[in-house]
Order: sequence, then structure tokens, then C-alpha cells
Amino acid sequence: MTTQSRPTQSRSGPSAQNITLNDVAKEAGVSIITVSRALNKPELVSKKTLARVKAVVDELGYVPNLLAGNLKSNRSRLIVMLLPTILGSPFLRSVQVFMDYVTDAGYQVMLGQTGYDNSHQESLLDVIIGRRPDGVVITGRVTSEAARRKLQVAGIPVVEVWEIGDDPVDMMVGFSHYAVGKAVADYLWAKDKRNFALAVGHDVRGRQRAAGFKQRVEELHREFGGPTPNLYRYSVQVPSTVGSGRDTLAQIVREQKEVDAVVCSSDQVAAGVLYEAQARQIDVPNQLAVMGYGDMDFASSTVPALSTVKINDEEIGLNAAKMLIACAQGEKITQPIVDIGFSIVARETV
Amino acid sequence: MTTQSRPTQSRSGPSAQNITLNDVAKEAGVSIITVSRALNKPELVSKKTLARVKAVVDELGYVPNLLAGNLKSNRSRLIVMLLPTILGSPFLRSVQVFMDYVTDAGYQVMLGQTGYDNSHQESLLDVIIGRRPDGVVITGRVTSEAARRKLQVAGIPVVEVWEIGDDPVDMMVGFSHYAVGKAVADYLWAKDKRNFALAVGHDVRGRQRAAGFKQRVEELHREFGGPTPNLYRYSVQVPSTVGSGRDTLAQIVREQKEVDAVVCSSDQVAAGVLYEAQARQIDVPNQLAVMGYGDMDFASSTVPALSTVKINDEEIGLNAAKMLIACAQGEKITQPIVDIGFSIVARETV
DNA sequence: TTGAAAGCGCTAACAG
DNA sequence: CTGTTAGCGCTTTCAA
Repeated sequence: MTTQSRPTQSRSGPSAQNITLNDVAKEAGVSIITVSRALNKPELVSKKTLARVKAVVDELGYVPNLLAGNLKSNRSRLIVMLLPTILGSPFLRSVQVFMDYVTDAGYQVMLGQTGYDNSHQESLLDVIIGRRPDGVVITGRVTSEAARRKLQVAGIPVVEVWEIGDDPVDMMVGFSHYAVGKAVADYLWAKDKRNFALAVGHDVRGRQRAAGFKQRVEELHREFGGPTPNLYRYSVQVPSTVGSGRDTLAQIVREQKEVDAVVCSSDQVAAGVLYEAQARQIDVPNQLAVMGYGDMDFASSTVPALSTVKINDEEIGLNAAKMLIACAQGEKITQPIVDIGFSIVARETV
Repeated sequence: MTTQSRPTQSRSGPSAQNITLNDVAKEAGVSIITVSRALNKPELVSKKTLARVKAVVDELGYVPNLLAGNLKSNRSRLIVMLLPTILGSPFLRSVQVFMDYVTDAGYQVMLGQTGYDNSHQESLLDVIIGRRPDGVVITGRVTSEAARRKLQVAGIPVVEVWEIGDDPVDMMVGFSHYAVGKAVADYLWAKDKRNFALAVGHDVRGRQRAAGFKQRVEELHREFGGPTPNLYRYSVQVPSTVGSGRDTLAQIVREQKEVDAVVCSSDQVAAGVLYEAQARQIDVPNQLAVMGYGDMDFASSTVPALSTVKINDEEIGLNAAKMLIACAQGEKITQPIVDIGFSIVARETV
């Protein structure tokens, strides 16, 4: 037998009988609607009653059941956000801004993970729609036709973020990943790079950027001539890691590929390439240029400082939040597709 | 006037009249309870009826309103997770594991941000409790007495994670940050380090680790004698960044402090210290040892590889999830306080 | 195997 | 200023 001065067993689940408006009303000697009013429209209640009700509310620790109110009003003050994954997600800066905004507006955020292959997107949808959220943000596109229909039938405002296209389910905030790829190609070409290694992530967006890059390199070569550019592809996992960056450069060296620029699927991967270069005493940028993607907070702190692509991710979060809240409040959105663009940040690795 | 082949205006909020059980029942020519049963307890319904109901459900695109069901059953299948912030959060690995587990168990996760100073904790609580979640995970401790009471009165299972103590609101999974500080001190002392710079985060846990470190260094000095060890404190923001690591080492050098080890509040900060050392050609670990905290995925990839403190953060997420789901299903938790411990990972920077 | 009735906790609409 | 009535969409209870 052991001596314990502390509880060895938790309260098990909902124990305390839930306190309802009724309980408060009885205790305060008024009707329930009066209590409701005291809480929601205190100006309609006499000072005296108000005081008594509030006292009882505090005493009993009454907290209104929002489920009931939501059921009645058919507004849940809930917004759902769908992400591929939480861990290692490059979307967190936009998530942060989004959450701050909608929370300030009095909404709560439910999170769902779809997987990078969107495999869970549809199965999540029923349970999401079932909660009657006032809005849904989906990172990436809604892929299946069934899912599109469900969302449209439900009449829930939807914003698809981080990509852009001309066929949104409802609204859309993002940018063209294809254009990013092309811009990076232009940038590296201008720096006289001709032999590229592409670390490509296993996700739609990464592949779009890679496609844009390839396309543009071919165009440039057709236009300006010179020896045929090289373009080697290396796959990296998503969410991407520093480790995969090191592995990629190690592989490039091992295969003795002629490469003068590594184009990375993320700043993490780029950081890994830089570490591997450092370990192998490869001079960046003179021997090898390294291009990141995302302009993460550490990108300006690496040695040498990382050249990368800056996405206005905070704008994504902010726009999506504003659109959704506006919809929830019955306003019309006149501009349902927003392209927030991107820019090349030239630092020291190119 | 412009020509537009695409919509220039979004669907504005809840438009489609919500389809209810009633609609389905009418269409299928049965009572609503039969539809309800067909959906939830199909074994109680004849094959023929079942088929017809399912057909109508599909045709109408009916999605059950969980709000209503939850109201009746008083179970929301909702779990709330409170975090200081999303962006730069060192807790994401445990969040990921947690979400995977509870999602598999059929629950959804609502996210709330409390701020590192817990300033939003209490204000969030009403709206959280109002939704009658089946469980709440709180990163860190519940600070205010009022908040503790509210949670306890509500009878919602609560797990406080990432710290450990003997007075949980309900349940607790974490480890002693004080012990981490002491262990790090032991480790560095054994490596003959005596002049320490501590990069301390502005959060409770960081301060606890710093306190443990200081305490242990004093003990060791008392025990083994020798010249008085130096211990300089530098503040870094939370969530911490690589940049603040660079700044910290820059400041140490600028102030010409005799320092042979930098103890960082996170691996991010440590990475920054490494970059600054690289930029200044300071030899790590011979001139300067660098100790991280967190064993982030990149810690093994830095050059030189980062020595750090590994937290079993996935265990935190998993334990919290299991406890909460067990509670939600009415099981008793016999071990409400779980210490998941930590370990020192010796790599190359010390 | 199916259905009718009651009610979860709250608020809107209409009295008093 | 306060109260009564009805009903949100569903499930539980009891009955057929």
C-alpha cells in the first residue's frame, strides 16, 4: 500500500450535471428568457434583475451552451481550416494571421488534416459540413468533383488558398506556382546558370513550380542558344526537411553531375544543401548557387544568406479571413479570386 | 463593360436551405426516425427501406446536422487544443501526433491561441466551454484560479501538457523543465565548460530551465571548487528564431564576454549561434560549445551537428490523446500525471 | 421493423 | 420591463 497525498484518479468525463438557463432562472426567481436577455441584451433588463441574475450566474458557474444557440440561429461561429499537415507545414504563417483575424472577429477555428495527397479531404467533409461552419478554408484545391458538389450544396463559403485557377469552388486566394518556377528560371539564367538540379517536392504545387521552371529554361535556350542546359530532378518528401536537402546535394556530388545551381522546394531543403556544401567545402555561390522557396524567418540568417522566393503568405491568411468573415456577415464578395503574387529575394547564395 | 467568362461574385453565405431529416423522410415516404436509424443503426432497418433512404440521402445531398445531435446527446466529439501560438511553435510535433490520434477516434480538434503570456487563456475559456467539448488540452498550465474553477465546474476532462507539477486541474503529461536545466549543466560541466551564456526565452518553461541550470552550476561549483563559473543571461523572444541566435552570439562577442558554452532556449536559436560562429570563424566546439533544446528535425543536419535535449514530444501528444479519448468514453484514468522525461543527445557542438 | 411523442438548451416573436 | 409559446434538427423512450 502506498501513501499518496495527490489524486491518483482523474475526474472521469462529464460528471457535473450541466447547468442550464433554467437552473439560473429558478435560482434567481425569474423566467429563463429574462436570464437569456440579461446575458445577451442587458439593456432590456432592469438594473436590479440584471444584478441578481449576474450574481447567480457567477455563483453557479453557468456557461451558455452554444450548441443550443447555434442550432436555433443556424450560425455556428465556427470556421474550418484544412491543411495537408501541421508539422513542417510551410503554411503556418498564413494560418497564424488567419486565426488571429477570425478569432478577433469572434469565431473559432477547427483544424483538419487532409494529407499532402488530399486523401482525407473527402472523408473529412461530411463531418465538417455536419457542424455547419460559417466558412471553410482549404489549403490547395478541392480535388474531387463529389467534394465540390457537397460544399456547394451545403452553401458554406469556401476559400481555396495557396493556388490560383479560374475554377474556384467559391473563392480563392493564392498565386501561380507555375509563374514562380518561370521567375526562378529567369533569375538563375540571368546569373549565367545553365546546369540545374531541381529538388522537387511530392506535391502538386511543387510539381507546378518545377514544370514552370523547365518550360522557361527551354524557352530561354531556344531564344538565346548556347550549349544545351542541364536539368536534373531530385525528389524530396513533403513536408520537406533540412536532412533531405543534405541528402540531395550528397547525391548530386556522388553522381558527379555538372550542376551550378540547386533549386530547392523549400528554404528547409536549401538550408540542408548549404550545410552539405559547407561540409564538403563547396563554395556557395561561386561554385554552386542555391535557391530557396518560402522566405522562412531563418532565410536571412543562414551563411551565406539564402536567396529565395518570398510569398505574401500573411496576405493569403488575411484575405481569406476577411472574405470569410464578410460572407458570414452576409456581405457580397465582388472579387472572389485574389492573386497575391510573389517576389524573388536576392541575397547571397545565388 | 468587361467580358467575364467566370463568376465575379461569390455565393454569399448560407444560401441553400438546409436539408433536414424531415426532407429526406418525406421524400422517402418514411418517418424521420427511420431515416435517423438508417443512418446510425442500419441493422435495425429493413434492407429495402435502407436502400431507399440511402438513395434519397445521396440524391438530396443530405448531411446530418451534428449540432442538433450533439445537443441531444450532450457529446460534441469536439476536442479543444490550446497553444501559445501556431507559428514557430515548438509543440507542433506533439500537436501532430495528438490530432492524428483523436481524428482517428472520430473527434475533431478546435484550436485556440493563448499567447505565450497566457493572456488569452481565460477569455477563450467561456467560448470553449460553451461548445461543450469532450476534452481540452492546454499547453502549459492553467494559470488563473478562476479558469481552474470554470474547467472543473464544467466537468470537462482537461490535460495540461509540457510541464509537470503536483497540482493538475485534472490530468497532466510533461516533464520537469527544471530537471532539464540541471541535466544540461551536468553535461556541460563534465565537458569542462565553466563560462556559460544562457539564451533564455521569455516563457515560464524557459525560465524554469534557466533556473535549474543556474542552481546546478552553483551546486557543482560548491562541490568541486575551482574558479567561480561565469553565467551570463541573454533574453530571446518566444517563439524563438534563428535570427535571435545570431544576435545573441554577436552580442556576446561584442561585449567580449569570456564564454565557452552557449546554452540555447531552442534548436532554432542554437542554429543561429552556429551561423554567427561560422561567419566569425569561431571554432565550434573547440572554442565554443553550443547546446540546443528540442531536437528538431534539423538538429542532426547542422554543421557541426547540434548537441541538444530531446523531448519525447510525440509521447506527450499520444498520452494526452489517449487519456482524453478514454475519459470521453467514460473510462477511469488511474494515472493522471505522466512524466515522459527527456534525454541529452550528444552530437558535435559540445 | 417502424412510428409518435417528448425534449436537449436556447432564442425569436409575440404578448402582457 | 418581463413572460409565454413555439421551434431549431436531432435522438431517446415508449408503443405499435
